[in-house]
Amino acid sequence: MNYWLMKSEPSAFGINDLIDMPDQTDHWDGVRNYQARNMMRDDMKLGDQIFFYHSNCSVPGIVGIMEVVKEGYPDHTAFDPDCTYFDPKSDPEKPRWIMVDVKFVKQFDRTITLKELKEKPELEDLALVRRGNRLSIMPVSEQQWAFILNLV
DNA sequence: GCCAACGTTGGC
DNA sequence: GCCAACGTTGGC
Repeated sequence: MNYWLMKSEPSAFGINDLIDMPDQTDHWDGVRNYQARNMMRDDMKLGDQIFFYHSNCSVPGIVGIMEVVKEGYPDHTAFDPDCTYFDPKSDPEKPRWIMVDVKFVKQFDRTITLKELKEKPELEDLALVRRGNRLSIMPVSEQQWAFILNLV
């Protein structure tokens, strides 16, 4: 099993929005970065566990867990001219962008803040806390996963 | 609102 | 293929 962290701005789609979805499941659309896409396309497998991270907000941090319930498939929002995520260069015959479906697993009692994560020597290799990292999807090692869970 | 870091675009 | 310009991310 693999572990991941995915960022979302709570003003656009926060963990409570996922909880409110039918079956507490949604597709993770709108990823327009090749590295992140490749991870969804090639490495995310059914049952993989994902930290839900709130970015670009007053208290950035990890707020809960979700899991992969459908592996990579074409992101249809790229084909819709009325959608913010429209990409005219993504051909429906040869889709450029990929998404996965995720399901809510749990919400933490508190936010594990970015500040806190940055203070832990055990997490210095976590992509999230490395300088200038802007990836919206990143792998988390089994050790990092367990360590972070212990902080809750 | 500011700005550093990064990815993408496009001229050459 | 290089690289400057530009747009975006996201913490602060």
